[in-house]
Amino acid sequence: MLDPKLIKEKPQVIQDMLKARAVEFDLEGLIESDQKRREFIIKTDELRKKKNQVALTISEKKKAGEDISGILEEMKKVSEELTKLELEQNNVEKKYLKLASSIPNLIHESVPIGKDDESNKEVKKWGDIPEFDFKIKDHIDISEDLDLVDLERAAKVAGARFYYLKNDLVRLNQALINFGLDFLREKGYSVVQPPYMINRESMEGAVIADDFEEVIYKIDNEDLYMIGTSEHAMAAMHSKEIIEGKDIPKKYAGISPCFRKEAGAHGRDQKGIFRVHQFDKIEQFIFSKPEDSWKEHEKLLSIAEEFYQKLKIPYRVMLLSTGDTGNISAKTYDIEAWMAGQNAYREIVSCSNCLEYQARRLKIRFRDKTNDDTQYVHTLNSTLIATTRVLVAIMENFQTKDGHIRIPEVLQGYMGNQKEI
RNA sequence: GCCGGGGUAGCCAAGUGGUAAGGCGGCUGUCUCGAAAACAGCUACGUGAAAGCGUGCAGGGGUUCGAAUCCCUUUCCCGGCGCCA
Repeated sequence: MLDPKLIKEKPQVIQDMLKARAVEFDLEGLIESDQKRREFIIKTDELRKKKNQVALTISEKKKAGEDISGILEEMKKVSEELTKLELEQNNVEKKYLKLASSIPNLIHESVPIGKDDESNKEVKKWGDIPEFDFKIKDHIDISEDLDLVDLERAAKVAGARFYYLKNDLVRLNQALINFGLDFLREKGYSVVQPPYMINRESMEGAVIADDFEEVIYKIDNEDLYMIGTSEHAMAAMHSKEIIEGKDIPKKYAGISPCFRKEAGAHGRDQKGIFRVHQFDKIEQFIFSKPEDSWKEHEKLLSIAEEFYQKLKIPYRVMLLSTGDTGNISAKTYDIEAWMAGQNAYREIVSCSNCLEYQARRLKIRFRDKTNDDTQYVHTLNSTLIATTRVLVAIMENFQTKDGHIRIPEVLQGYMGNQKEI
């Protein structure tokens, strides 16, 4: 949600954003309904004022023992009128809110204009693409040959896009998680394991309406939704709170499984564990002061980069174009890791600055002194590890001629100094 | 799951149908070389150029001319009982 004041005071800013994102949006209608809403507020406030005055008169007359039957009639009329007006106002307000909350976030000036990922800009490349003197396999063949993943039985038991992780791959998964948590803890993050299911109000604060149906699983007959990432639960953690300025920035390392419908992804990455309904993820989540959020955004990216440098996985950093940037984000970097089996860079990290967009929906504010005006915080998030995708990168990039997998040096200590799978 | 007690402003806390007590913390002013103390005003959200006005007593609904207060309902916290990895 954007600052409603923008609609009245700087509609051009919204207009520019809509043009950059090439989003269809009825801005005229929004401005109109905003105006109508204000008119109704003034009208109902006036009537309420009258009601309060009459109520006061009744109270005084009653105390004085005077007859109040006439004025009671008047009060009744005012009340009825007010009820009617409030109903109308409610409808206007609802219409306005629906429109207002569906405006996408502002977009940063550095984001390249474009309609899709074709216009994404490569801003950095790190590491040498590995060369092999033998015929390499993709992660599906590797994991099958080494008995590390069972996709067939998972399909039988749960369906497509599920997997049984087995043997040393389970240990590698845990090693990644433990390494990742230690890594972020050393950077000053608090480690948090959030609820894996959250209520609708919280989910709506962090997720844009369209994503709800496409991504989020709902629990039958409960007001509960399974998180698609710990970001959802982390964003809502401080909802309806006023945080003390000295406690900001708050830096959290969220660790949780992620559940995603992957609706609309039919046919893409159909095989293997690259695109699945469930995986583990460590997420960096930051509540920042507005003036620091762009600095924090770059820092988030650099921390994620450092992590993949330690693993020695080659990657490139992409700045997403306006068309590829999510509606709640003002600027997003993706890190794409080299995946030898696919001979391509594939997304493993997404790093976004959401400005005050989520905070406004979730009512997360801060202030430096008790009596200062409250301000909305800025929220930022970045993947550190989406485990299945990193496992794919490790399996494919670190495969050996004799069909094994070299374990990255930094993870060996987390696997009893094992060097190979 | 059952029984009981609770949820009032940044925090604490009074308030049994007639304009939301009080305290703490904070801000501004007076005073002062400066500060402290003392005193006064302000201290949430909306609307408005402003004065002001309105809203706000966990959320939703109802009764009433009028609800923090009475009724219904949802939710969370505390205590007890039950169940339980």
